[in-house]
Amino acid sequence: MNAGEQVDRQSRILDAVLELLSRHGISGVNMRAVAREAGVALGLVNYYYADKPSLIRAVLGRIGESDMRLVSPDPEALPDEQLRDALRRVAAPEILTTQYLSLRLHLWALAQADEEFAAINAEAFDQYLDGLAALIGNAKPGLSPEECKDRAADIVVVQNGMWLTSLLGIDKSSIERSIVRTEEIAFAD
Amino acid sequence: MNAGEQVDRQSRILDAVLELLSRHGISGVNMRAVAREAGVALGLVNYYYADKPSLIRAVLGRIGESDMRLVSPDPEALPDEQLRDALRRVAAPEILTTQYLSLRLHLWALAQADEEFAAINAEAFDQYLDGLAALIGNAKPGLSPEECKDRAADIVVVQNGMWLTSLLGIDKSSIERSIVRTEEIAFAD
DNA sequence: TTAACTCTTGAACACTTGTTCAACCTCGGC
DNA sequence: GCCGAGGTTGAACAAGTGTTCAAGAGTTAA
Repeated sequence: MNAGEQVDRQSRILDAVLELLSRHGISGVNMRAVAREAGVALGLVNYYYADKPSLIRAVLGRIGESDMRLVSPDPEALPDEQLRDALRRVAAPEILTTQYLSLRLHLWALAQADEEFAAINAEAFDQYLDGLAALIGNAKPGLSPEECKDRAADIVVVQNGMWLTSLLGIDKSSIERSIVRTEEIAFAD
Repeated sequence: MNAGEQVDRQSRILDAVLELLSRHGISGVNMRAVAREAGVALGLVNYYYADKPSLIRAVLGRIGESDMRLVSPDPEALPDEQLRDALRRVAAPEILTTQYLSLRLHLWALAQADEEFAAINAEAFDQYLDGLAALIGNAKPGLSPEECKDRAADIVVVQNGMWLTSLLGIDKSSIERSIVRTEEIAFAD
């Protein structure tokens, strides 16, 4: 076997799901297509993931982890910079790709259609909100925890709007103005 | 036939699609489920709509019409009030229902997964943007058309965020603050 | 070499899906 | 009555779906 290129197939199967999900939505994610995209036999998908829900669950877990990295503080930076970085990170080029945003959208839709996935999604969202509120608290020590949470919620509204809107193809300048808006909310006196 | 209740079945089929789409996403929209939900035989769906894409196309058309009503001016009101009404309308209780928002989300996802539906969606979006920019132009005659379009785009970012976020179950107060934010953008000097 | 183990394959199964179609209603005009 | 046209039905078909499983390949240890 070409052991160098051939990373472990279990994780390539998850990659394949991500790719298919972002390109064709959940209807495009079927076991055969996943196997084909991962370059693997049909049976292997069911070998690693007992059934389709388990497969989706595993994908959701992987996404949740990468989301939390968006609001994880860089210990080297000052609180002010940590917050500003986090706010800019959600609009970074590697995030604002069609591939990533499309994936986000299909995940939201999936969560809306299925209770179990909705619960997983809601928990990840809460953690993200807490992470953002904590960054605000550090950067503006004078604010009460409630005020931090409120601001985090307001920021998330705009961020979600940015993600969705840039997917719908609005010009970049409105995205840039929206980032400034999130900073105004965060740093307001 | 119970002619009183029994509105024409063609439109009940579209209702059924809307209901299924908002509840279970596009994977939940299959001809048999549509027929069942509409209280109609399987064959009738294909009688009115040649195939599944035609059915979805018809649904998209119906949604586009109702969207335009959101930014259609009330001729009785002053320009100021027309704009304010339109901005409040997108957060009205009948809009911020799970059923409507969920439908929106699944439509976006659908557009993202299918080129033809994406085109239909993009055109409807452009018309909405133009409608909003026109309302802003009437309310603030001093603004250039470009500035109106920019403000409309910024407002739509926040509105999309509100829709998405209220679907994810954030508290109502952040929605209320976001409405105020759209008004600030619109009426800024 | 043998044995035991995990990994990998694709044929086969039962079920769902979109679409077709012959048959059947229903009702207005003759 | 009869006709014809539009509306309505559900069985039937082909293709696609998730899942199972017997068989094989590859690797390690004895």
